[in-house]
Amino acid sequence: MKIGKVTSHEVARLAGVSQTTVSRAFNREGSVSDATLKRIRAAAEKLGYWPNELARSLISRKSNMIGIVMGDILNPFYPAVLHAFTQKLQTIGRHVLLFSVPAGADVDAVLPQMLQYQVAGVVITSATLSSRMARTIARAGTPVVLFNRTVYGNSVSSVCCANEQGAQNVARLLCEAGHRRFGIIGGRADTSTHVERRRAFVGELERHGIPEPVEASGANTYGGGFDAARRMLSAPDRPTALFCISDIMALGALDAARRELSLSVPDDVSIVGFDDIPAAAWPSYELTTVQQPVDAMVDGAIAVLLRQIEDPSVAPSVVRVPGRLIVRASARLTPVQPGVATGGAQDRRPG
Amino acid sequence: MKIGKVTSHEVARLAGVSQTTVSRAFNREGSVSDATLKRIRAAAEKLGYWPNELARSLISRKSNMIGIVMGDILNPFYPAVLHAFTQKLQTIGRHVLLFSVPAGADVDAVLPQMLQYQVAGVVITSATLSSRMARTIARAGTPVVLFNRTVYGNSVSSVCCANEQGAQNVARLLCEAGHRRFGIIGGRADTSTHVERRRAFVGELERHGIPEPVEASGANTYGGGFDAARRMLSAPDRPTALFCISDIMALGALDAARRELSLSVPDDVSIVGFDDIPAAAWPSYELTTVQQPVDAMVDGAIAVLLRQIEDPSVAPSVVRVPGRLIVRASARLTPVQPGVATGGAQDRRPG
DNA sequence: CTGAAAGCGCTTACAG
DNA sequence: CTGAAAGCGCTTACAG
Repeated sequence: MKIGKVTSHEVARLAGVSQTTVSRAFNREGSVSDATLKRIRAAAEKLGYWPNELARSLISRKSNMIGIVMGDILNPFYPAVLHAFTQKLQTIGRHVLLFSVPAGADVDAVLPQMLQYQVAGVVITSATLSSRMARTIARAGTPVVLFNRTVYGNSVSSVCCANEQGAQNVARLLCEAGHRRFGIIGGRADTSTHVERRRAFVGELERHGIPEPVEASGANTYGGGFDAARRMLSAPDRPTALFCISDIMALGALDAARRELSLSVPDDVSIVGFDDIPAAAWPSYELTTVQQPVDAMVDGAIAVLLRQIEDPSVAPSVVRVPGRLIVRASARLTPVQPGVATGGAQDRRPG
Repeated sequence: MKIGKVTSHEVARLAGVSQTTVSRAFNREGSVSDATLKRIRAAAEKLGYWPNELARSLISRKSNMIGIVMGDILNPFYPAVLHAFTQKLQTIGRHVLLFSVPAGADVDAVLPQMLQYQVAGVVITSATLSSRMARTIARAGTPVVLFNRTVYGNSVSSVCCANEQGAQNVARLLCEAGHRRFGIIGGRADTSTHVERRRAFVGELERHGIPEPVEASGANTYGGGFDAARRMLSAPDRPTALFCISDIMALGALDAARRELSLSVPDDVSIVGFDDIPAAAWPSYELTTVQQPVDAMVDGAIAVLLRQIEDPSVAPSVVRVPGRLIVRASARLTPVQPGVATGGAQDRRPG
């Protein structure tokens, strides 16, 4: 048993061929005779040889690594995203170099590090893109695709859910169900998801002649949603419908309403989220939400990235994948029937 | 503005020094005069130069990449783990090459790929280690640390929570509270976490002279816990206490008990988990659980790995970090007072 | 403090 | 089908 790395030279010696031929055997098998190929394979197997990917990348001037910048892996929406990227990229022979943005820092800090590794392309999730960073990227000539984010002017490729359509749809259904007092719970105001979902929701409310909604922003976390909802729902003329920019905030809002303020959801307040994270489907929540089609979005992002890696001169593409409303039990989406009791809390609660 | 990669030669030309000196400026600044250093920095800045990490790794025969194999990023315990690894490794100038094990495959499939990238070390979470893989690793001479997993014989380094101690503690407290009929809900029987937690729990029950617990296994998921609990709690002589091998299963079990079977937790059944994932603290669950100290475990794993990278001849270390019982509301841990009503369901539920 | 030269482990024209 | 040679972009003795 050999300790340490084996090189193609050692395989060549054992197989009685040149190092060049060994290299060929691992790249275009067709150009090597069957007999030689067999000898090389045997030698490689015996020595435990695998081509050094670093050397391969260096000489061919292209690596198989894709850099992924994760903004917020702690938001339960992202594990599925990362999982999909990792799996799908692996199956096409690419690999993931993972970066996470340090708290307080922005993507600019990690970008040079990615470029040092000569990644073939970069996926950026959940982060705002400074114009300085956009320039750095352009300068390096490394293809980039934003995931679940867009940037002003569409100068960078991106793949997102159709946020505006999804949020508008929610607003319309809530309006048609007779809701008149609304609240919006958002995250960081400088993220495109926040901006787009909020804008579309507010716009649709206006179209229905509804007074301006109450708004609260905070960390895009369970606690952020919880706190915002508690404040918002403690006010005298509290909203009857809350739209949360993300599911994780919606779950916090829902718990604040039910557990902290003893309100019934959806009889006292309707709560709608965005994402469709696993917990949204749990019977303790049954959250009505707009589902982001993770698989389709990841497929789209990979396709865009590969196209740009193949031909860096292609124009950036901005892809929008429609979301789907998942109706569960956290929102009243039909008009209240006059004369019929609203039913509610106790119906839904066991024992 | 330059498009494409800049090399140290171009920086050297612009700064009027040799390529060797440019290299030195980026490695041991001390050995370059201040004036030269300044010129080189300026030239590098102007050209947008960063050392090619691939070339650097190749020539120095060591990369700064750490391979991480994630078994189950969809289990909410792992995002925090991955986040901690990524952040901490980044701050010491190391980077994460992320692999996920394809469904149905085992770690062996991805290991050669990691080794091809010449990773300095490997972290493996949530997977069983075949003896064949252990050999592959030894052969490559790449340091490996198992995270939250151990392997028979301690031939590979590992960092884990003190599973047995944690599980035994839970069993003892439940026994002392007077529970007599127990259920255990586990995941894959071939994972060390399952084996260790289960064994310690059962062992402590025996010590208290308690009849054998009912057991169920399934996927280590919310649904797995839900289904197992539903079956287990529908039986005639149902357990009064359920120990779940992981929080995600415990949440499923809790919802099955409450939402599906209309049982009160903890008055009808006590449910205890293991991990302390974020959702365990949410007011809809208030899960009593054994907390795995993620930060300490990750720190430990990195320390072990770095030591082995520095000196591959050191013996494997097996580190156990104690877990802490987090008492919340899902388990009755005190004896029932005779003559005092158990109170329960309606007390805990908002109006 | 600085530079010329060798070499990490590969791929890829080029020639046979 | 096969091999000798050049070279990817660096680091590191070695010499001055």
